Amino acid sequence: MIRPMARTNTRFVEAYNELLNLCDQLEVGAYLPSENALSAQLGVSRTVIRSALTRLDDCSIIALDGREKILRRHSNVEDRLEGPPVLLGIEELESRFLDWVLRMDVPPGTVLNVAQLSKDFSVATHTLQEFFSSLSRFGIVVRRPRGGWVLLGFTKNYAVELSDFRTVLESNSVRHLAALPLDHEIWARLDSLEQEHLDLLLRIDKDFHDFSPLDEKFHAVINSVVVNRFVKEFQKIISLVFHYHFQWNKTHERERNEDAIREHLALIEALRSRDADKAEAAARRHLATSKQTLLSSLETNSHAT
Amino acid sequence: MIRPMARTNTRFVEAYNELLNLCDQLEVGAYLPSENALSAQLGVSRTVIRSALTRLDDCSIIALDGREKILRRHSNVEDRLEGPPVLLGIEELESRFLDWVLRMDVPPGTVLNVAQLSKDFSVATHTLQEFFSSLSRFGIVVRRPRGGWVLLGFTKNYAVELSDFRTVLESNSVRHLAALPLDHEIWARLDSLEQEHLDLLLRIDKDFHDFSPLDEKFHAVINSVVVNRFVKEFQKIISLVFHYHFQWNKTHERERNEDAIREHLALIEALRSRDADKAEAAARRHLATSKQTLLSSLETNSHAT
DNA sequence: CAATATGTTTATTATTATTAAAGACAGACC
DNA sequence: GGTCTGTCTTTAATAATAATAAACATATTG
Repeated sequence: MIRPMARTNTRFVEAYNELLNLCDQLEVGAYLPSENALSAQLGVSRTVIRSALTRLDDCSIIALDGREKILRRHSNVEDRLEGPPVLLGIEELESRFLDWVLRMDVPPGTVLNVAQLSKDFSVATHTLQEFFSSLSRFGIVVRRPRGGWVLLGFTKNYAVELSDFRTVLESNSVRHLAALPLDHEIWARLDSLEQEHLDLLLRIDKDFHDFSPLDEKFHAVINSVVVNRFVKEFQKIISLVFHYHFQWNKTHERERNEDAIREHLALIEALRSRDADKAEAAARRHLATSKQTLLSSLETNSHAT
Repeated sequence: MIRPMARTNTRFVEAYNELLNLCDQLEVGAYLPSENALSAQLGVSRTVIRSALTRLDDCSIIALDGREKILRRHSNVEDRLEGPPVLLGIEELESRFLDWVLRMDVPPGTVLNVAQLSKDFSVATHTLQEFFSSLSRFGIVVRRPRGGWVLLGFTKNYAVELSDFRTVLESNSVRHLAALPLDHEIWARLDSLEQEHLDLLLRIDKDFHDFSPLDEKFHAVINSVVVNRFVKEFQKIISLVFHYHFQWNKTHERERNEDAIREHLALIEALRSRDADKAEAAARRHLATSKQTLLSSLETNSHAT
């Protein structure tokens, strides 16, 4: 008789199985630690421990009487409990959802069916609702007047505005970076990045696919000099959108990547000069190229409006 | 016998009352329009119309038989239905919540009790959850590992990073603005803004309170030249935080506001020169002052860490 | 009697179940 | 053929519920 469970009892199941492990390490007849000790050890509340102990008693694994908890027998395979299917959290959902939108070319204007999607992504419906609510801050989805959600991005306009915004943020990072003292650790990191770029350039004909992760790393390093939670939050979305598209835009991929590498190298060079204007100019050149690539990748996938 | 209602039947109640109005305008014995026509007219689904018609029939207001809907009598006061209490939507919640945090000086680290707060703000619990989820994008709240939410901002660090971010965005706007052609409508708007500033300066001794809305308007106009959804989204938060604090920081308010007006005027002047560097410098000077004011207003309210 | 244990109660959240509403489809009617 | 109604399916908003955490009270032990 399985009753519907409002909240999943994952914590109970895990704690129970963990307690079995603990019991198996003791001799039959031994005393178990106090409830407080157990709850601290397993990192769950005393309530969970007490439920688990009660069940251990019911299954005659321990003899529970007040504060006496005497081990009566070791566990066997059947004593183990099976938990409910694990649902994904909101963090994993983010990349899976954006990946779905971009990979499947879900057109702007699509009505997002929460009931259906929650099954597809194996998350609770309300997790999706909360997720959409947070995505709406980036204008990727909007709430419909009387319930439901509509996918807005990624249109051409969205790409343009995202690119522009990225340019504003990254120009700022570059200017900051150029002003850092020579003994700052960033310079060593740039040296090693430069080497990685040069290495890849030598084997670009066959390894041009390796550029995407390097690009991500490069921009992450540049932006790391600005410690700002808003910049960081946006970087996540920017990174996802750009790299997803670059990954699937196969036209002239080798040339594009080679050009980008040379732009990266030019930017590193400009940064070393520690001339903010020169560095910013180099950054803007590269970001403009990036923007064009993003736009062309949207156009080949045709539904951009 | 009132049964619990999962979803509120506000739409039904409103449609029903609206139908009563409609009936009262007809003569007894007249035919009502088709269900489709009624649903189009009232802007609700046919399902709602049908429920309402059925009830009208039950109350002997109409005689419903297939597509015949004959009016039998006019309505009286008792026929009117009373809807369930109206809950606020997520849009109204935003300013109310931020206002509560800032006005009550809710300290960073406070655990946000969804059950309690949903009563206080008269919204559904899940509305609050979705709202917090969207706020988490701005780092104002964070989700706790196993459920619940914690208020993070507004710490001193938050203020610093928000100010810096604002400076980045607004410097960009200012550079854009300085590059606009002379026949662009923005110049006329700046002229009128300048006049408003000059006017206020004359009566600053008694009307220094009028500066806050003018400040908001000023920055909104400056930023309006950049058409970018991300910039717009942030402007909302920035505007709320800054203006709320300025409103409550009473130390040297007259001097602060007078200084700010002069900085605004200097910025307008610099913009008119259409020299991007000069304009940006003026903007940064003003934003730096603004940042200091925000920080000092946090310090006087003491719990900033 | 102080410290620590368990027993009991309360509060809060995550998730399910339920209802209102929207929309689709098919047959009836003019 | 077009419009109308009857029926059914799908979806999202909300209330109800089980799991958990945490607070409080009482008992036990050294």
